[in-house]
Amino acid sequence: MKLLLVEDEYDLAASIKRFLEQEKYIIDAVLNFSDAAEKINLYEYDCALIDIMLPDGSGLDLVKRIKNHQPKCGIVIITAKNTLHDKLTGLDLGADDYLTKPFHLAELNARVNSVIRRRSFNGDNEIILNEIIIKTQNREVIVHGNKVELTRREYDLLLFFVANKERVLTKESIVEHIWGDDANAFDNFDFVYTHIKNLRKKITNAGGTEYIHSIYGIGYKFSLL
Amino acid sequence: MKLLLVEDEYDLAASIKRFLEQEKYIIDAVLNFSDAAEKINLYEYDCALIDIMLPDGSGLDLVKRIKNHQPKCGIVIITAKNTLHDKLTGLDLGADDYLTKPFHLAELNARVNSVIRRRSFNGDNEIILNEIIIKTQNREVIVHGNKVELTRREYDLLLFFVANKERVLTKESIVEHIWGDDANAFDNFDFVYTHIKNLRKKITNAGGTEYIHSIYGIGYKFSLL
DNA sequence: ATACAACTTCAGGTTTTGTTCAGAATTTAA
DNA sequence: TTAAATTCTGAACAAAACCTGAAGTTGTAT
Repeated sequence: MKLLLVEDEYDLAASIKRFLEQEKYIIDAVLNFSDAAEKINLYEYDCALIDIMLPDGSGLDLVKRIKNHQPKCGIVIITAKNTLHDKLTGLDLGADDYLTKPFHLAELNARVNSVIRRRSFNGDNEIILNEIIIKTQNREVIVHGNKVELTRREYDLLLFFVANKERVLTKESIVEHIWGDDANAFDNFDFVYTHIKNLRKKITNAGGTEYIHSIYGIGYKFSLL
Repeated sequence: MKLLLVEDEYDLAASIKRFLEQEKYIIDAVLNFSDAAEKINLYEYDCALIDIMLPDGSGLDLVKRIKNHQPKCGIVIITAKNTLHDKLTGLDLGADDYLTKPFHLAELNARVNSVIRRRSFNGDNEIILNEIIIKTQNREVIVHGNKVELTRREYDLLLFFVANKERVLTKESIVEHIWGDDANAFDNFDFVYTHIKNLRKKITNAGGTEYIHSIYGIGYKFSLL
């Protein structure tokens, strides 16, 4: 799961980033409006955490922009002001939740979790694709009635595939989304082979057919057809 | 897809080149203004990555030159300065995006992808030519309703032909564009015959007519007429 | 501190694609 | 019409990409 954090207080941003990374989220953190706008153009996020008061613009405009560009992306507003007006404006624009400073990191985490749970895959927390059922609220995957135990990487892989089904994904874009900035640390992406292999095996062992197709020289495609 | 990289820091240039080559791009890398100007005169690029501060001139002049000579070429500016002024000047001159050092290679890659996506084929991700449909987002080619499985080289060939339809392309320019600098390693370009042959066969087998015309002594022309 | 699970690396084997090559077919020019 | 140049073709070989199981590392929970 990939999040965008827009927060101009550097120390706060850093500690949020650290905390949520511990919670296994991939975080892109930016300190201002323009960098945030750029990120929104370039990447897809599962949820955005946005401070309303930014040095070079209003977070509310970012909310609008995200709603337009990435309807699937959840939004949590962070604000120092406690006025009813601001909250309502934010929620009117399509934010899913809000949080007033100061807050506990654990609380932020809980909000993010619940927003993602509510939002992902149009509010459904159960994705059904042929014989595969994914219960996103507890990361449970059931194939042909058999529960499949997936590791974090395998589950993330499956979810990324499902979110982009019928589309060809390059190894690079997969790594980009699941491993985030850490991707640069690897000198090759061969390890993806292993995760793909393990995920495939678990699905077929549970009675599923082969959904993950290799596209030689390019990447993979998750297809139900 | 062929890119021009103009960056005077040798190590940075080398690592950018390595990374983008992994991403299946063909890169011509030069370290200064004059070499860049030469390349621009000689070859066509899909996108140029230009450092503004060069030892022997300003990257901004390169931007102008590219805009004049190769309107189809996308441009991403790289700059150490973080001033609004520089960015704006670059964008005013026709650059498509900018990036301030230091940056992550994955981010540069994302910019390049999005610039190329925006530029080529006016943002359409589906190209339709008579009975041929090319879905660029998943590299799928459909001829007469039949899906055609193309290898990487065949697909690149087709796309290059389509981007230059009704125009005569020499074998040299084809190799130049698809194989880039590696082309020098070959002692002849005969291998292109084989790829052309295979591509033709796959298209006609799927029910397409012969679009790729040989121009004896010159090269090929992809024509719908 | 230890044990266990998950992650990554690695070496090999398999499959697919890319390149070379030689001979046949075609085009051009004398 | 014939010779030279160019292009086409299929088959053989080389290279690249992918898959796999196992070994080594890291991380986590007890």
